[in-house]
Amino acid sequence: MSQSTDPGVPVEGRRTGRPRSAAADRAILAATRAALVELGWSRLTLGDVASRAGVAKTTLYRRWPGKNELVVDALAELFDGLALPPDGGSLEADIVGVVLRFAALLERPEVRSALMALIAEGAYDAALRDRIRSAIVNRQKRLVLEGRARAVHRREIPPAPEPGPQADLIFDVIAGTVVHRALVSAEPVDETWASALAALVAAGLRG
Amino acid sequence: MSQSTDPGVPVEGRRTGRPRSAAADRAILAATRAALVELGWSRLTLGDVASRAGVAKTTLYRRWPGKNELVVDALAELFDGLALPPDGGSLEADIVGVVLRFAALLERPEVRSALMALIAEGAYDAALRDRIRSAIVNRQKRLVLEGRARAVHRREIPPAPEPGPQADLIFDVIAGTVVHRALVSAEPVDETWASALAALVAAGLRG
Amino acid sequence: MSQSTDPGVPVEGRRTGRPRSAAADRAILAATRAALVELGWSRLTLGDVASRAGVAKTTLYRRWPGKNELVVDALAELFDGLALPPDGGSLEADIVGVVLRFAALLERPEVRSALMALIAEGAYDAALRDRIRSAIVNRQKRLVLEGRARAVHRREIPPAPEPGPQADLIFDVIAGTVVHRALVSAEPVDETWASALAALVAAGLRG
Amino acid sequence: MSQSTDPGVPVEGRRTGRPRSAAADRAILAATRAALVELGWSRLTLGDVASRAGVAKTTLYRRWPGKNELVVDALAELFDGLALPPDGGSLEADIVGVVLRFAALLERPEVRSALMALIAEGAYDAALRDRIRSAIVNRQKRLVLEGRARAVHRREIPPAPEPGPQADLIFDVIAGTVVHRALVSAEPVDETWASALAALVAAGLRG
DNA sequence: TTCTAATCGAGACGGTACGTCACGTCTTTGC
DNA sequence: GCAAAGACGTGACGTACCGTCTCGATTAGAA
Repeated sequence: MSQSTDPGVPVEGRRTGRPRSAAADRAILAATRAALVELGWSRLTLGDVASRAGVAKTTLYRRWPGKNELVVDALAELFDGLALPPDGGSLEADIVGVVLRFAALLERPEVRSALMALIAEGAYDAALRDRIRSAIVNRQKRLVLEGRARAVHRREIPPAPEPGPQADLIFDVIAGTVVHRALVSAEPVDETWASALAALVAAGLRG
Repeated sequence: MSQSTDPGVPVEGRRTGRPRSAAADRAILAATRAALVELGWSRLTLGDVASRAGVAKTTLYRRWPGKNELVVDALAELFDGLALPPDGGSLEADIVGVVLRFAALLERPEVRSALMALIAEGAYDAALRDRIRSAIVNRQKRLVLEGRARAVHRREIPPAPEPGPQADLIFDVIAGTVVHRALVSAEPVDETWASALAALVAAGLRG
Repeated sequence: MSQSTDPGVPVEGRRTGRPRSAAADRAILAATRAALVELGWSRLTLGDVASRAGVAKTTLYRRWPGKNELVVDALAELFDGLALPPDGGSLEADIVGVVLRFAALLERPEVRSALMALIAEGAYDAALRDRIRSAIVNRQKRLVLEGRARAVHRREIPPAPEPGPQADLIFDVIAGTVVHRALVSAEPVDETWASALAALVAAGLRG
Repeated sequence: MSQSTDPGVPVEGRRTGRPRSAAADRAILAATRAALVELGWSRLTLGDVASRAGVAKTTLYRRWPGKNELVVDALAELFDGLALPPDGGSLEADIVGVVLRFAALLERPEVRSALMALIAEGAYDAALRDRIRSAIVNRQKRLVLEGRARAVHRREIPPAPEPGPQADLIFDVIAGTVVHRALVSAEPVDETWASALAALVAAGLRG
């Protein structure tokens, strides 16, 4: 699980006094996701999250520095569940599997509304960018790398030094294209479309 | 042309009364971009934009319903400047040209900070999504179609019914991948990377 | 009738050009009273008055310097109608008559809400105070003086130099008491109450 | 005691949380009076009061619903200081004493500018009228009743059932007349004028 | 009759204050 | 020392009116 307590507060040195409630953490992150679903990123407020979680605002600020970091952790719990689909038997089938899994996550309303907002905030906040990368993005990239390894093992494509620039390109192609389809073009990512994309990517990898 | 007056107010039928100042429009959009560069999306306030533009806040709200729509129009003026590069002699060269031009736009600080935020807002606001599509996105789609037509004319790829699903896919791939590289992965879009992407796309189109 | 065009604009020297519409004056003052009835002083806006009168805001400002002066003139038209009641045959009866007439005016909603507001504004605006005095207050004072003259003529009270301090006192007593009853105590000014007040004032005048 | 916290918020039942600052109450009411003196009623703004008091606008709105109620409480603190003068030895002398004390209050600039405005607002707001009555007006009524009791004790006037309609009338006469003299006629309330009023009222009470 | 100049409606304009909201901090009482 | 509660200073929000201005279109009297 991604660390849900703010790493800025050292666990060391706090020995006496009432310990922090672990239940509060779970309640806060769940309340954050619920509020995202109902309100979307820009209407979400920390006061609202606190009262949904049955927690005082102070408790919330004691654990996270702000809205950005809280939402990163709330989404990270969802991405923790990402796993590579079972081997589809071919490069194309594996790509289709990854694309559909990624799209399913992207189409959850809490993710739709929050993920791009976090990346936007990251444009002016390097620490946030790192937090996003380690908690969310890299978890997806792993799928791409693993799928590629399967294809090499099946001898569909030649082996390549990893992690190398080509793996990054493939990741940008798949993730970027799905995001663009789902959030900008706002059209469904179904099996037909995923197959077309997989064909294009596989051709590129082979050719 | 970017739609800088709020389309909700029909231009037809308003004959009397003091006309809106065209200079104010220009000043407001320029001030918006300047504020984006300095402050980024989340710290940008409409009051600040108004005072930068030497304009009253009410003037601003008379023309745009809010921050989202204002920033769409401010960015749209930048995208209006996009043009297809001269014929590069091959499909790959043309793709590289488009990608580099597009990336140059995406790396301007006002775009970096605002574009993802707009897409995030669009997740819960269909009207905004349409506005983004018509003012910004579709302007680039034209480039893809034209580049494809050149390739067909050069007999590099077979002709296809247009605009069809494949053109849309190519567009999502190129635009999405470049945006993801520039704004999510936050790594440079240089000629090497652009060539790799072009190779992948061209192979997909041919294969 | 109280002058309804702003005296600050000299009538001299304006010979050519389109003359001001007299109908507009009437419509504006009537609209002002109607708005006062509906909204009361503090919610009355000049823009609303203008649109009720079917007139542009400019027309309104061309004739009155502001809300205060406009309302003075609007109320003045009501006070123009004030007349002494027929001779009641005794000092008490005449006082009762004046009190009831004054109270009837004070209880009109447009007057209730606006008269005290104007006096409050007058506390910091000497020109307004004069305008109120000449257009409204003096019209009431005349009734008191005339009633007193009748009583002297009937030999109910001794003659006195006029206008003298006693007349002013009587005026303040009657007007002030009625206003206090109607607007502060917010209780009805009926014939019973008026008779009690008249008895007190008459006793004071005689003794 | 003037009710300086909004009575709509019950003091009962609030045990936890940071308590409201009592110093803020005092600072706000003092700042309100200072702003009234400088600016008068109509130019007084709550933002200005807040910054004079060194307090946030929200603190002000947390305690009072608006300008009207705030000013009532600010004036009420002044009227709290009213006390019956020492026994003057006669009904007339006592009336003169009360009238002069009351007039001295009315001639303070903060009261001059605000009291009539409040009464005007009260014309369309029954709750405000009640607040004015209980916080300001009734405090003076006490003086009238007490002065009357003294006169009865001195056997100057016959005893009467109290509080009865006559006491209310006397109160309306004295308070209304002094207010009208001071704020509408805008002429001084000096000993001469007060004596004349006292004579009239005393004659009315005796006759 | 034509000219001319002030009027008219409409509505945009730069301002100012409004009353509300969310922020992130603080100060209480109670565990 | 943590927790809930809620007041606090701050600053932006979006709205409402203010009083002024710029339009094109009348409208009467003067030339």
